[in-house]
Amino acid sequence: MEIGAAAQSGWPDAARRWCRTQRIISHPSSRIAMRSTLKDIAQALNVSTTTVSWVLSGKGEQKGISKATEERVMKYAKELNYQPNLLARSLHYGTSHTIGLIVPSIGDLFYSSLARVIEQEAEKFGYALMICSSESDLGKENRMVDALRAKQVDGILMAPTKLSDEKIVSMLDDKYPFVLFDRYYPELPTNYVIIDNENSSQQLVSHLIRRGYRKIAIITTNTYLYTMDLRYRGYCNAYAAAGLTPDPGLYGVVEYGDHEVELERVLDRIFERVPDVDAFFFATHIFASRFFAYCADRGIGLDFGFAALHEEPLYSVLAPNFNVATMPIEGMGHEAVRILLQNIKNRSGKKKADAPKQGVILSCSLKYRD
Amino acid sequence: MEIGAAAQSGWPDAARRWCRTQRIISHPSSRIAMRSTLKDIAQALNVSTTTVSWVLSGKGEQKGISKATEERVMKYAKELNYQPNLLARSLHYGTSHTIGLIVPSIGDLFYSSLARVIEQEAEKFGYALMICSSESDLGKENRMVDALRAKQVDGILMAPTKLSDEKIVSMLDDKYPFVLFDRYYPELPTNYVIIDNENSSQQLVSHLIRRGYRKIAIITTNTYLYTMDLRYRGYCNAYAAAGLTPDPGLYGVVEYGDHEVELERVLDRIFERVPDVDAFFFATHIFASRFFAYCADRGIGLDFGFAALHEEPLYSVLAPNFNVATMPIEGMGHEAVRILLQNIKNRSGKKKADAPKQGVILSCSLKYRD
DNA sequence: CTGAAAGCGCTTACAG
DNA sequence: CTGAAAGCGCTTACAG
Repeated sequence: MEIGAAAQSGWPDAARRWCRTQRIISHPSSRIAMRSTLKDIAQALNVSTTTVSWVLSGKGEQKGISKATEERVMKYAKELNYQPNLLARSLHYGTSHTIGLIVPSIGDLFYSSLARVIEQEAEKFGYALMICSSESDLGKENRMVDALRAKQVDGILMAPTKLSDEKIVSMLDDKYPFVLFDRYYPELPTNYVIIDNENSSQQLVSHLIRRGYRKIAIITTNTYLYTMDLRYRGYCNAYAAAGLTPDPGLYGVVEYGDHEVELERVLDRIFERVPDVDAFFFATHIFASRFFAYCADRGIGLDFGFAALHEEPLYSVLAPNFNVATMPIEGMGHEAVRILLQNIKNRSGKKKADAPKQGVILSCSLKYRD
Repeated sequence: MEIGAAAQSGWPDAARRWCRTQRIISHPSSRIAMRSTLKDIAQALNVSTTTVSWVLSGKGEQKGISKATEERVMKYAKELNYQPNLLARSLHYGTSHTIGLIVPSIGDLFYSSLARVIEQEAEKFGYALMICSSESDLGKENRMVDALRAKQVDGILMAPTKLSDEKIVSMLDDKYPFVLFDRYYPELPTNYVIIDNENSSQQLVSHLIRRGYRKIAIITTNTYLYTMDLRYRGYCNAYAAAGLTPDPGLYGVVEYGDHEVELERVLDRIFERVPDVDAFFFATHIFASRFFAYCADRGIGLDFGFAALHEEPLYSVLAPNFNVATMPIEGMGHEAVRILLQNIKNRSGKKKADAPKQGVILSCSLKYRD
């Protein structure tokens, strides 16, 4: 469906303005409208680009440009609505004032909330964001790191898939500024911002135990992630601290692949092996939603104890007793950006020695609703 | 907390590799590690940058570079892990192979899902994404448009706040490629991709009426958005088609500001003015979540008819009778990218005439669960 | 008070 | 078969 000519003809003044503010230049095999450049202004005003550049960057006075020239330039630039080409500027300075963000899945509310915080934080310091979603695909993730670096972003924030450390090592080798968050490589000297996975998990599970639950299932995934391992440890610690041992049948791993189907299988097995399971601990929020759907489908009531790391909007409505360790999203975003910018600054500073790497572990805030 | 020296000392080989692949150059007041350039390779191999550039861009054969030289260059480039500086390339070609995306709120699952689709779609064509979240702030949105253009993105996709059309008009003036989605300016000749707001709304409400509901509240917001207006019209059409008139007390507008508090006030008023309200139509999904929380807080049962444009994961679990018009997220992302890229191509093509603007209206898929 | 020149890292038309 | 040169749009040290 196309808008007819009638709809387009209503903009004579827009068209008129266009003629004033644009120039038609000849370019590789084409004629396209380009925004005006320093050179255009300089030529039109019969001054040098140097002068224009100085005026427009506010160094007019300092460089001793006459008030008259300054005003002519300012006025004309405003008229043209001149905007500097930041690509050219970046090329000169060797810094793009852009940072890259790579998350496993921008469609996940956790990561998109984080992206939101990070964007606001970055904007505060004059940095733009290039966001990439790796969709938990290592190949994609690797390509994204390369693409971001080739596009000369000043640094990268990333929650890695952790399926390989090749790119991480190469960024370390290059002393390229980057900060890992949510997940990290405990054996590599990188900057990172994570949460207190083990402790939060232990607190949650201990709380369930205190409340009298004894058959607490743990639903986890991607066990090669150190993050997940820590959460499992927290679960075990809680049992150990209570002098109890969890039934092995309560351990449910949703293997990578089709989560939806896999989770069902895992839950089926748990209900079969431990029919009197009385509580669920979700090592990651993504399974809680599916769990509710699972129960609704099968007409299973929600009279269990619940706990999870992170929650999404409706959990507590569905299960008012839902205990949760809330991820410090603000804090994570804030810290990650802070550390990255600090590293970027250090890099262009005079320091010869490496800046020491920073690892930040943030606490979740626990909400006991049980 | 900082990682001790011990942790860092484990990377002698990484360090060694670093020496080979990096160069230390002097730069404005600093010494920083830079990636290698064409020039580095050329100098090291005693050939011209021209030669290196041709080899590395695969034009070696065509330009008649000797096999021997070609191999030397290839080998050395690989050794250095040479990556071209895309900023420089962009400056030359006048195209950055990057597109900008501006959404009102990247923390909203609807927009983040859309962002995900758009990113994947863009990547397919070799385009990277710069994502910006305007947080429904016009000033921010305007700054974002300027920043993206200054950074020379090849085009912009945006769901505008619609609080002003200034930037839109200026992009039109400049013949700058952009596509609006989700929201648009019916009076401006822009490209856009939206959904069939009026029809979908009408279908949903008609369905509720067919099911016997007569006092259907509509919860809406930002009524200055044409999108929202259309949804309201759909609601009215449904009533009219059934030969009925809705009680004015059923019309609830959540004014901009603190949604959470505002919604409560609006709901309170509806329940007060129309105590026998029997169904709810949410003109946007964002209110449905809050509605559930509201009812939970007050112990109000969920025995209403429900319908909404778009849904989030747990709605149908909470209210199995939740009727919904599912947004065609894949389609919107796909179409928006397609149109934008087409416009970008047209722009750099030889065409003198404007490409006609494209408006696409996609249908929602209706799920009646009642 | 102002400008010519060199440089950032690429690409490519032109010359040999 | 290969290279010197100009240009993309900026910035800035240097010269006058």
